[in-house]
Amino acid sequence: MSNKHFNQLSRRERQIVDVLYREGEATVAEVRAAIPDPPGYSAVRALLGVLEEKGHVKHRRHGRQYLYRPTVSRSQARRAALKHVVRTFFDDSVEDVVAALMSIKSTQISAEEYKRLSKLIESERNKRGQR
Amino acid sequence: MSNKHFNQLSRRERQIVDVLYREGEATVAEVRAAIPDPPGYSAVRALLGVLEEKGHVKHRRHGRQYLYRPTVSRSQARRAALKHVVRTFFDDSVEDVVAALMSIKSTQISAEEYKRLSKLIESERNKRGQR
DNA sequence: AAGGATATGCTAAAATTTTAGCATACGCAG
DNA sequence: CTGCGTATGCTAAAATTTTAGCATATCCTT
Repeated sequence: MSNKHFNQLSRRERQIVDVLYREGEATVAEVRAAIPDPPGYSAVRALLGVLEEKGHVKHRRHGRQYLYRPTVSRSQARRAALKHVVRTFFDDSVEDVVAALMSIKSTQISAEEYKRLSKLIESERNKRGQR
Repeated sequence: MSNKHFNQLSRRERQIVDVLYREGEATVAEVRAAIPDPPGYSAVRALLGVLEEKGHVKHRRHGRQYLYRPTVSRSQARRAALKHVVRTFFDDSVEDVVAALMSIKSTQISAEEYKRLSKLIESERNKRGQR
């Protein structure tokens, strides 16, 4: 990801790449429907073309449509994105992130999920205990 | 934050705003030192000027220097940023985020911190239990 | 004092991004 | 079949972003 770093993306490029990560892959029309204050169809197409030239996305033909997807895997991109947010806004504090997550998502977390979260922390802690 | 949404920021604008959130506030020279592949001093200055015109940052004089800071509070910005990452890359799954955090930071989390994380989850769960 | 480093005020040009539109093709409904 | 909607191929212009540089001022070191 040396030359595919997300801080290299321009405004529209970033909006588009975000949509592609969220959806997995998308047609021009789908991308257009998902970006804020969208330009015309051909503008979105041209932007996807530019992103492809730069190597950030690639397309495959699906019927008569092109389906675009990011070239960097989602798992890689998410790590990078999360790291960046933790560093920029949370002083690298895991606790602060988790606290913010709880705050943001508090009405949506089920009892089951809390249980799973506890288990996850516990198992990571044990992993560490073994080191 | 209606018109101060981060997906409105251009490439350099975003790089600069990120630095300001990371550092809290900064001079032109500090911003310049912190952004990737920096242009000259006057270019950075001009960008900060543009960001100020757009209302994303403001400055105060500190001796003969200007100190710039973001207009949107860090706590607000971090919530928005985290929400965006969770949605874009983690399908809104808190668990997946926490798992990724653990994975990214595993060698840096102390036993104490694991304890505090557990407590945090537990206390959030109890809060929810009361509802 | 002089010179160099570092700061702002101001302007404009270079570079990049964003946008639209024409031509053509294909699919579908009436 | 026709017409409309939707798709790509291709091009270029409009809009925005990015960059530099001149003039002036201030601070610090020699």
